[in-house]
Amino acid sequence: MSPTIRDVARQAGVAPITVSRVINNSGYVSQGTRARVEAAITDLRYVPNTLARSLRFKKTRVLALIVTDITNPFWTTVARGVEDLANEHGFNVILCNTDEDEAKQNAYLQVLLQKRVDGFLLVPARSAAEPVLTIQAQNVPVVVLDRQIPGAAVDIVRSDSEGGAYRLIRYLLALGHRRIAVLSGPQTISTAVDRVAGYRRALANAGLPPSAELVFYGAYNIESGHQNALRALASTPRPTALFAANNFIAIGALRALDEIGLRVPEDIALVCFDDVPLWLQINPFLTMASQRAYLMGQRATELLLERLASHNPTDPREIVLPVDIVIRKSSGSIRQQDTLAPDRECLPVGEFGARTE
Amino acid sequence: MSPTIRDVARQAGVAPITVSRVINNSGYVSQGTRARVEAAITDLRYVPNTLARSLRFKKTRVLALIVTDITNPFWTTVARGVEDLANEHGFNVILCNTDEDEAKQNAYLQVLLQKRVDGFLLVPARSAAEPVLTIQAQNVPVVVLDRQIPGAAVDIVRSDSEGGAYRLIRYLLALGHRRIAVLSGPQTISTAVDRVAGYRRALANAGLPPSAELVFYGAYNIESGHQNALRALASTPRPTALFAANNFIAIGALRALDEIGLRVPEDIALVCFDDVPLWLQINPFLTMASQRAYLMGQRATELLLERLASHNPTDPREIVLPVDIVIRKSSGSIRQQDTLAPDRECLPVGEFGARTE
DNA sequence: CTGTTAGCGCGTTCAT
DNA sequence: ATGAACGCGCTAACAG
Repeated sequence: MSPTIRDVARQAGVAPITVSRVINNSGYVSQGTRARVEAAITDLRYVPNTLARSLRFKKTRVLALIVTDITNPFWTTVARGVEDLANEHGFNVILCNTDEDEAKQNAYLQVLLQKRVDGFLLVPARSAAEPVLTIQAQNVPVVVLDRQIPGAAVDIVRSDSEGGAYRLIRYLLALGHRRIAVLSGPQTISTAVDRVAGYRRALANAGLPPSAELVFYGAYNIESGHQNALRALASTPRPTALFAANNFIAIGALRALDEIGLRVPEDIALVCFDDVPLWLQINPFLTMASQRAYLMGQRATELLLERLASHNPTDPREIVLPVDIVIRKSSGSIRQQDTLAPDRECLPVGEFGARTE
Repeated sequence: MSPTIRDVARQAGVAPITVSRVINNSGYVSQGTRARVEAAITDLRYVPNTLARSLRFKKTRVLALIVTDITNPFWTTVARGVEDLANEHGFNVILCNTDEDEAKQNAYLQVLLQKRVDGFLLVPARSAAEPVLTIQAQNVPVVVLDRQIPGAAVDIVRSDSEGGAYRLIRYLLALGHRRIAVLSGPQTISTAVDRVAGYRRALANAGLPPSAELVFYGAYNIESGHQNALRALASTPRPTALFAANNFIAIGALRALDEIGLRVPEDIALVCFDDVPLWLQINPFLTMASQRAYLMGQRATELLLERLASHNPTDPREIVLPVDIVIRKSSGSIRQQDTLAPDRECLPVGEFGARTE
């Protein structure tokens, strides 16, 4: 069907290997033959067959990026970080979406292994070791993003979820809040657990009893945020602040608040984890622990490319990215709500390693 | 490195072809040998090599989907429609993002042709024929999404941009608006031109002079929406309504309005084209011409799969998807703004083929 | 039911 | 400076 290197060779009156040399700029080719070959190539609209190349080289120069939710701009931003760096190094990236569904994830894993991708960048659907082991069993390098994997020796790049949550909650406490509800993600995912841990540490540090804890686990999506927000708001006394464990949960919470008729921050404070897309940063502007999504993609790709380059195995590395506390309107200020203890002083922003916008 | 079909054969004491038959369930294999082969497969952790298969078959069972902005949920929704249907039929999808950049687009085209994908689903960076011709020159089926391509014989699936814009503007006119600004996309893209055309037709039908037209071309992104909104609002007398030609432009416009201190819909009306993600549907709820993104992906994939199945070429087809007018808060109601002519009657919603939410 | 042969398109190795 | 032969991993076509 489509012309092969042989067709080009015939047309140019040379051997196939000569065409190969022209294409790859390898070995010596005289000016004359080179010109004839190039003419034949454009003439026949020849397009080299990567499949055959990869089969020979046992290298595809393709990386697989498996994320859990492609509609979440956090992940598309990560994807850009991955793709930009990978492209610079001559790699293509295949982006796959699992919807946090392990079956889907494992299906993709098989397909991609069969395609002989050179390496994996994986956001595991659950914080479990199997998918990583599956990949490693094929001697294919893999880097895990965002989530901790107990019991797997693997490179990992993630954000400081615990610390980010801790600082966010400490800020709320400084504003005087005493009833803060967490709308968290799935307990099977380390980030959800870590963010709750940070919340707990902040509460404990403030000398609050465990009874003050209001934790609602769920999923990292809008529906869950909506539902858990309603649940949290039904508890008495009503929380004076909500902590959404990711951006979609925050959006669901906003909707719930809108339904109930509670204004942010006048009636209740709302803070969240994750970067919220530009689009939503309209009204109300959210106070949040912002992750460096693009950087996460970049660093993970760096690690993977290193593994690919040097084949002598080094110890697994873990990169924990800092989280920025960004203070905006949605957290309100002290005394904005009547229910807040009026005796608290408002700590300066710098205390929380935060920037204001 | 990784075991081949030959290694499995050796381990099971059979010929390679027998292993192949077991894997593909083709031909006859006795229960006994099948069991031995399967044992060897799991034993060696054998993973078939798709590269070699594809080389033999001259078929990869991979489709390429090239979109212009992966951060726009409109396109991720389309992508889901594509992927779901493709997967059902045993195809994998490679998702590529061009950022409306022709150079990027052409680079992807080359890479994907080299990878020998079986078909293309293309959202062209510009409404130009070259990329389509490039693909067709290789005898690879291609379906164009969203945009019209003058001078190319190609299947296309798009929305009724002209009609959607027309109905949206007619609704604004019925509310009494007379100064309506369009914040459009690039003139090189048919959807931008079509939406302006619909706007013009609505104005003309209402007997308004061409001088009433306020058209601002730009890009399909937030910055452009922001900038053009500021420009539009600076014209005198100030428009009483803005029509954003896509969702990101609407978001930029919202930001501009927020900066200036204009409220929607109290001070000014805002309507837009494209579906706006769930997330943004918080406040203000936007009145819009909503496209059927998922369906667009599905239908385009259907056309492509048909081409793939039957190789006798049929005439190019064009599918124009209907656009839903969804009326919500952001358009306000008649007389809400003092500047509106108070003598217009408010046409019933049904008149516009609209639904209210 | 199972095996042998041959070739998909390309590039390395070794000649010329 | 150019070419012939071989093999990457897999399977269709044809034996047996």
